Amino acid sequence: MKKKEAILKVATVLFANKGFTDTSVQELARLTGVAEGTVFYHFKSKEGLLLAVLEQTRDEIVDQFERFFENRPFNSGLEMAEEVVSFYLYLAGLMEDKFLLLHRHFLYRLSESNPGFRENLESIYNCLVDIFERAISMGQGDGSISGEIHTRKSALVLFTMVDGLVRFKNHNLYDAGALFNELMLMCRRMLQA
Amino acid sequence: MKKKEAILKVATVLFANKGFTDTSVQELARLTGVAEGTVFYHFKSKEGLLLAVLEQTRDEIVDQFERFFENRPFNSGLEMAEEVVSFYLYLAGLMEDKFLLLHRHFLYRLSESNPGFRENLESIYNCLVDIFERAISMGQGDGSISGEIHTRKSALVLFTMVDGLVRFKNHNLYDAGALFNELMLMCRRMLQA
DNA sequence: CAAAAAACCGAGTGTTCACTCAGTTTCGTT
DNA sequence: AACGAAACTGAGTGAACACTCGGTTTTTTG
Repeated sequence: MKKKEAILKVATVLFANKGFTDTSVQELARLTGVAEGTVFYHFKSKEGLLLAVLEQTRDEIVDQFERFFENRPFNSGLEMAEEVVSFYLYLAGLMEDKFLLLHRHFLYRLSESNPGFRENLESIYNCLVDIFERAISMGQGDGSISGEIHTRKSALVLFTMVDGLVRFKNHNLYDAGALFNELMLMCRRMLQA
Repeated sequence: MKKKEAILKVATVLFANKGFTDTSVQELARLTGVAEGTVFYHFKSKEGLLLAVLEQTRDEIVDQFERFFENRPFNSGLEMAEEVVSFYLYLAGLMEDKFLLLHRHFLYRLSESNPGFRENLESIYNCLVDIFERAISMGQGDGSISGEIHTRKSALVLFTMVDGLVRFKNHNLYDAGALFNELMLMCRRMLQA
């Protein structure tokens, strides 16, 4: 089971950085140090391998988020919202390849023909947006976040903003770090009661 | 010159929706109704064709934005900022393929080896962010937008947010239309003095 | 209208690709 | 040690690919 994990690991990097079609199984095998046939012994096809990568990505992201936010004390919903934003950016740096993968179009194209992809992507996004929503909901309860905003929709907008910044960082368009303080300020202004 | 334009048009759709590698010149020629050799008569390579598509996209987007905002009267900078956001979303719907293309990773990968791609992408983003910045700057002058925010950085954050929403729409993750009002509210709250 | 130039054509070429398969090695169990 | 199962191998295969090129048609021009 050692080689299977190694294949998954290298495949994640290659799929995220080169794309699906531009990653050849031959190159993947060479970089992993296994024979080409080994890849097809463990995964039924290249697409099956990508699905396995996505499943592992979902497990890891969902796990990280749930562990970070369960049984955690926050002084207010607004503070929690800020920590969620912060943690999302932190995680996107820590798991750069996996977040890059999630921003690649081929996953969403494959979603249309292979429900496995759709299910995993939905799992991830639901988990993330739910946590944003929980923070806003809590803040509206304790009065730290304005009641004039729509809970779910503003969670989506907030998520969109943070995720957009991650995309710009991944595309080397501009430095996300330099925008961190401004982003936090904007979040606070958006949500504050 | 009729066929050259036809090739560019079809190539835009294919590159945006299928990606660079997954678009074959054979298929492109068939859909355009020309011979494969004709594509290479007009463009020196597949990559050259993509660059031509990007150049046309830049011309069109920059032109649209500049024409929309030159000599236009706004009651306040805040109102202008709202109109910029609105117009960006409108244009992203009108030129769906071109905005989808701009969100595809292969452009940014090619940017690293071919400066032509980098230059065109920078032109587009500079043009867009500049207009956001102009609105904020104006608002800070007339008092409709808070002076506590950093002009350029908040323009980037604002752009990131709107562009992120377009990405979610293009990936069929959730309906951007349903979030429009919430997005505008959030923008106002972010910027308001 | 004739000659030159530009546009267009599609069969041909060499390469790369995902995937198969018949055979070999490694591992777990008794 | 013996044996069956699981893991692994890499040469082989047919399909698809970007691009070329010698030749044909269409357009421009003097």
